[in-house]
Amino acid sequence: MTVLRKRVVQDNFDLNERSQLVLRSIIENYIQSSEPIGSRSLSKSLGVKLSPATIRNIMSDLADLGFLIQTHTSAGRVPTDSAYRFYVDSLAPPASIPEQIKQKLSAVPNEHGTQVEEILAETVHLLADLTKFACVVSTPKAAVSRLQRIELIKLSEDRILVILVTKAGVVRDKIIFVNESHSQKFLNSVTEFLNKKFKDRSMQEIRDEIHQSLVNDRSRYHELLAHAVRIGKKAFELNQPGEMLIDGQMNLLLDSHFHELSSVRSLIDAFDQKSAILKILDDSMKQKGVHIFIGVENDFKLLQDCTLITASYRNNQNVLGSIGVVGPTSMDYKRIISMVDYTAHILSKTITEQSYD
Amino acid sequence: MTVLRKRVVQDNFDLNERSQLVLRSIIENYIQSSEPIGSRSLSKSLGVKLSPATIRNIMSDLADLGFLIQTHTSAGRVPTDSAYRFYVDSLAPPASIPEQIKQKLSAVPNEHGTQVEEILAETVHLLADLTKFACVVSTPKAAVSRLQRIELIKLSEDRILVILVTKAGVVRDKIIFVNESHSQKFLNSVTEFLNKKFKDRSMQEIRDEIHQSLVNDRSRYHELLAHAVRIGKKAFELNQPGEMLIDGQMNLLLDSHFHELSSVRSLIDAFDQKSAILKILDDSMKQKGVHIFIGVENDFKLLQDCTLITASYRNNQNVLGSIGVVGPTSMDYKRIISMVDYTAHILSKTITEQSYD
DNA sequence: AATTAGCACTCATTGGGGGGTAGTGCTAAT
DNA sequence: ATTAGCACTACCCCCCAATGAGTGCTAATT
Repeated sequence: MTVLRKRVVQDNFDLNERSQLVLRSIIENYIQSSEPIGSRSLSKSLGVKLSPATIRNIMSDLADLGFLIQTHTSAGRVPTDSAYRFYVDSLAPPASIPEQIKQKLSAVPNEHGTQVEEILAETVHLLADLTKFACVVSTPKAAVSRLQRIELIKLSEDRILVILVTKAGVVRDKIIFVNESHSQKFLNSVTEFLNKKFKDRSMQEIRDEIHQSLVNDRSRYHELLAHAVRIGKKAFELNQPGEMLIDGQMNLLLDSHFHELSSVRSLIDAFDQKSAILKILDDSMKQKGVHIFIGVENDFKLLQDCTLITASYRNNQNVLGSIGVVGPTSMDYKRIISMVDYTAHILSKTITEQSYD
Repeated sequence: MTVLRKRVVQDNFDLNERSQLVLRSIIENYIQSSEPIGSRSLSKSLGVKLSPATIRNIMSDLADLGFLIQTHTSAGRVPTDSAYRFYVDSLAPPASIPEQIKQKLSAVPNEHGTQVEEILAETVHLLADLTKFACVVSTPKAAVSRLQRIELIKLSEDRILVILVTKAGVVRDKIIFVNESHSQKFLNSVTEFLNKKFKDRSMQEIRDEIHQSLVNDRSRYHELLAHAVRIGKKAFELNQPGEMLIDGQMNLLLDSHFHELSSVRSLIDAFDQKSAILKILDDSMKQKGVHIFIGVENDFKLLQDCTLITASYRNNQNVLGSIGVVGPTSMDYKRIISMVDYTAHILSKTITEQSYD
């Protein structure tokens, strides 16, 4: 499992073993309790024997380094975003997923013939349920997916049903409208032509090539091919901007960190702007592994009180999309990271089984 | 616009003009302010000149009739579910929808070729946005929809892609697995057979007939037809239990009526049980017009703090599904009712344009 | 007979004050 | 280097009293 660091922690500090222990302990306690951690209570819960006073000194240093803040003068300390970052990068022990959870995640429908969208919906629902946070997943990008099969079906004089089957097993249908009526027989020959010419090519390539054909080779094609290319152009036009499924938004409301109405409101707004989240998911597809965006590390302002953890899923050939979890910055990182990672793997496996590659 | 009354109000009471005025005024004030209405403030806001004392007497009577309750002894009065029912049945003036809203609702995508699911998604999103409540819509029931076209496409040795196009313009695709490999040519003749035999028939009929064929006529069919029937059986098997789209759940959180965590939680649970809501939508498809379920009138316990308003949408031939709004019992009934009604009409119109009937 | 004014009463809400508590920082002793 | 001790801080909780919006009832008024 590769965990990318989005933002490198400043290097000009020196945390000895003990400070690290204290920091880790504060973070883990805080993740559990959601309440500021004081020196006294920490002294008790800490394995090592250290007096509250000593811990206070250490805490003071950690505060100076920007890892802890106080909500007010006489309150305990709370980890900052940098603290979580350091924790994730250096302190968090790798988590193993309980067998029970693994089983549940593996129970994603994988009978033969399950549609990709269904698999995604089930997966994101399951992950939301297990993490108790909000989960998102982007559907396979049409542009990168490669053609397995195209089919043209005459529905009426001016309507043609286009079926696109991609290598990843995604079936897309849309209806195109044409000016002149074509016989099904003619459409069959167009189908054959398009399949022969474009099978295994990516949608983007296909579109580009058709575009070129229309621009350059207008004269070279005879009548039938001209029709075919024109229909093909419409058929391969990308009408879907890319989609995203969300599940478990409501889970966040039950989380103790989002009890203030203001933060809930910004979350609501965040999920309304699907395109912004989709962009993050798309970006994180570009690099392998688990991506973690903690609080202010999110470029998307409305998510700056949250942590977003994503991982891409793929089939044999291509990275297809990303799945992610949105939760409070004080989430149980090791648990959630490993779950996102594991889910992405299972999802990749399931989808690969559906693929034609 | 037909507005059905789910539960008839008791008839053994006698509300004179003035009592009705007071009740209506209380309800409308409460809908606006979400705060208990007292006799003094009502006396001021009421058009007619009545002293607080008089109003108190009237209020007391209304309370006896079960139309008003107090949250505590010295608080103002709040309308009961029965009051809303009476209001909806007798007091609410018919509302006209502002031209602006009409325009927005009419802006639902209706370009040629838009898929039904997309139309539904856009519509429910728009309605949620305009009402500021949660909205649901059920997708066209597969069982009632009638076949326009079926197509079988060989994807691999054991996979056949089945495309079903219904009269309502809904395209469903699924992949079926077969034991023996069939040539595309063979599939084409099966396609032709199935289309000829079953076009314009409802899915339910088709399934029944195929079932009969398998049971009774086994011997009569020659080899090809036997295959065709077997493939047809799989193709027409209903794998989708019926679906529902939800939008704007989060709107409810911002509503002043759901500020207590407990009621939010029950709403969350309610929306998790899609099947229960879907059942209500399905039931209300059976009768024309707008259906209103106020508070306890909902059989579904988790919705008993809410009002659900539904209306069915249809194409020329069939009632296809229902669209609904879930909000607090103290919603602006005349506004919401007319919006749901109008939306259902627009939706019907849009979908009819996509249909083949 | 219907309406209203007056009055006693109720009860949620608000704001202030005090004790308790969990925390800090600093200093001096170990 | 660690710890004990101590002064200090600020939240939280509880109590209390004042406030105010509301009611129900009764007697006076129209």
